[in-house]
Amino acid sequence: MNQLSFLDHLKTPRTARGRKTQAKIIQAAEIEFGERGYHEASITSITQRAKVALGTFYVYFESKEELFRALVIYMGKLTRATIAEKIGKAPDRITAERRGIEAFIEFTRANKNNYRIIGEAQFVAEDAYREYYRVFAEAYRDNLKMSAEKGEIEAGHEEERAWALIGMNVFLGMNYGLWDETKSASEIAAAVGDLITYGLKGSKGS
Amino acid sequence: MNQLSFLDHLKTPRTARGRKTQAKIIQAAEIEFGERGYHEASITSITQRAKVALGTFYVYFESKEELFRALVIYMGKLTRATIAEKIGKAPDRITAERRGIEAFIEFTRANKNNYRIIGEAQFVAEDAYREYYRVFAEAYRDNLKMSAEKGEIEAGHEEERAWALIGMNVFLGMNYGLWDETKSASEIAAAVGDLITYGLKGSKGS
Amino acid sequence: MNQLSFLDHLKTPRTARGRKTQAKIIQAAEIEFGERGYHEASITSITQRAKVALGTFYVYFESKEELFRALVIYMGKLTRATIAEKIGKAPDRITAERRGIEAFIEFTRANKNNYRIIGEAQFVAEDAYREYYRVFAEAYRDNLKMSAEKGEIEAGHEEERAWALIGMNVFLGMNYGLWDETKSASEIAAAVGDLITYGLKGSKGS
Amino acid sequence: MNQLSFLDHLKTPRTARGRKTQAKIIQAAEIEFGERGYHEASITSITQRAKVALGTFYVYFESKEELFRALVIYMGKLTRATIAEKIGKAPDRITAERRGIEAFIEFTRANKNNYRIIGEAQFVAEDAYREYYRVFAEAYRDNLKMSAEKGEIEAGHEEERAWALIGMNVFLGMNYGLWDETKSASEIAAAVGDLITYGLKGSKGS
DNA sequence: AATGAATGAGGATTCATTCAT
DNA sequence: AATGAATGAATCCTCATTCAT
Repeated sequence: MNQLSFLDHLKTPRTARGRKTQAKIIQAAEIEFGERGYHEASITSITQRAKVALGTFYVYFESKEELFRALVIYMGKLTRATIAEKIGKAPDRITAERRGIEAFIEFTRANKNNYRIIGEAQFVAEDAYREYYRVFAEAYRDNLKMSAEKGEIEAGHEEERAWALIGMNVFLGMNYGLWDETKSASEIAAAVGDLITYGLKGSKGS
Repeated sequence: MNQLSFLDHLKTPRTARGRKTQAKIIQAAEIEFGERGYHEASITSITQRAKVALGTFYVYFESKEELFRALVIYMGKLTRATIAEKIGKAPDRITAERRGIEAFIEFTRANKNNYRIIGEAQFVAEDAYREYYRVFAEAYRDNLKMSAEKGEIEAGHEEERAWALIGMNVFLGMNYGLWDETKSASEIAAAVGDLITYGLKGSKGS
Repeated sequence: MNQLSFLDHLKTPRTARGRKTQAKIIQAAEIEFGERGYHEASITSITQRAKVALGTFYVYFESKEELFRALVIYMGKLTRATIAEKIGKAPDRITAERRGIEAFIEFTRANKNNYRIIGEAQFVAEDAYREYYRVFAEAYRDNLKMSAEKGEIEAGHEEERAWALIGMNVFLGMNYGLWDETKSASEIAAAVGDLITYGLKGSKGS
Repeated sequence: MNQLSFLDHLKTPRTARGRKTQAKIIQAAEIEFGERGYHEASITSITQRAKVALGTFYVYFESKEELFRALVIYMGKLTRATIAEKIGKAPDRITAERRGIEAFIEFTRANKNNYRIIGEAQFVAEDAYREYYRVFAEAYRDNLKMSAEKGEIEAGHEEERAWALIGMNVFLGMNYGLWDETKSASEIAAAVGDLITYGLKGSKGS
């Protein structure tokens, strides 16, 4: 998840000084967008946070929207990477799901700006938002398939299940990551783990 | 779910003509906010859609934001009522869940403006957004508790499960209601019903 | 100083009910203009204070400005009448001046709304403002002439002296009537009485 | 009384071009506020007079009111400086008073916009208005005290006398400076000089 | 590369006044 | 006489973007 991948679609500074300036602006923008939201955020404020002149912004970015888009794409990668790393080599799918939820809630708590930026993308850069979840869902689906092949879980409807499970993660992250921090992430993961594994019927059910 | 409850916090017109005008503006606003989003929406455009003068807007609404908030509150009621009606007297929780998902996807498809308005509320009227989901989650939790008492499902962690299940519904609604309409709502509900009932392990257990 | 003279230039209601309504609006306007100033004052607010419908205003008044003008004229009369009465039959000019200052400060303290309305007239209804002070100055001048004829004071330059003395009164009223109420009106009158009578040189001067 | 002191609370342009632009706006505003009054004045009109774009106004000023306030403060300084210079090293208090009146009337005639701006400040920026006269009154009072110590005038009640004399100046300036220009400033000063020096009783006493 | 001055379209909101009932 | 709904011109202010240096 190096800086380069982040800058893919952006103007490329030719000097070290330029790269540094660009990076300062990006960091400032992440905070500004996260704290104030896309529409309240202003280029003037971003450049002030970055301690550069207003005009400098347009040396490195086409427009406010372009920067926002780049940020969304970057944060998608960051989120997936962080979750993936946390899940790591889970012994099985069930464990992976629990760790995933835990990681998601923790990540949300630690990256509230990230959460807001992704959320707003839905209305500001819809294509980037869809792409963000499309990639997520695809990876999830593939993981489910692999687990099914291993016989760890029942096979079938992997795509729908992927979307359902992503929704679970996101909403648990929203509620317990942003709004209600009284419970630990692992508590939540434990509480919901059973639902994921055995459904509402529970482990003794059937 | 009558008009009156919608107008609770708004100025109450004293004449039939006034009520009609206010209603016209509200309908126009729903379309405008839904199609263009909160920030792109303009009062001028709303009043033009409603075929009233610009100033008329401010006869009935304090501000753009007040109207938006009122719309969010109204839509919360509308959504819950619609889903609840659709679920109706489901014989058991499992059936209720399936019907719920089906209803949610269909409702999203039929009310895309509604979806966008609620979604944007997260960034424009956060308190109204939280309230929207808080009420939802509370009702869901209570339903789960009742079902558990009846022995239909396993007891425990009803709050966490409620949030998880809402997330599932919302994301299935988003993906299959807005982005991918190739499958029918009942297909999706059937596909995911097993997950909800028996978890990833499936009905045959492991 | 009856109501009729106040209403001279206004629409005349035909019924007792009408007269009452008009009076209610006038009273409300006096408070509104006094507290909020001409520009902040709104017809809507005036009619709300008067507990009549917005449209009723225009049954009795041509415009916001007309009402304001009428109020200025009325208050001019009221002020002069009050001061004149207070001065009453002063034994001589010097006593009259002291009583005048005392009365002016007291009147200003008791009628702060009046003060603001007159003051703003300078910029909103300049002609009414000039007329207000023209009448004042003329009366003052005549009084000085009469006193000079009686030998109570030196003759000459009565017009200029009138304006100078009015200015004294107004500024003493402004400072000690509105801004600094720590001293009594009679204290101020006593403090300045010597200046008026004997000038800066004082009574022992030469 | 350089430009800098005027700009104390305002944004300081970093380039010569910026300073020039800001100055153009200030000059245009002085005329606009003076001719049309605070409420009738519009930013659009000010920027048109200054031949700059509308948005340029907000590069240099926070708001319409901030500029107005700055103008009031500046004009206070300007007025005091002008009067003080005119009085110069008057041989004694009595001469100083006459020269002061003359200067005040002439200044009012030559700066009608100034007069209106200060006057309206009473209702638009009351604190700035009070400060304007507070400083004036304090200086006046100190001058009277010094003169009293020198034995030129009677001692006592300097504060009240200061306010009284300011009122005289202002009203003579208003009437003979703005409304009735048939007499010269020195004529007025001469006519009223006796009143200030010896009071209504006149120089021959009674 | 960096700056900061300048732009102007755009939008929310206010409010005196009119009018039909 | 009284009402209150409807109007729309007017105005302040914001801010992404451009440009000359």
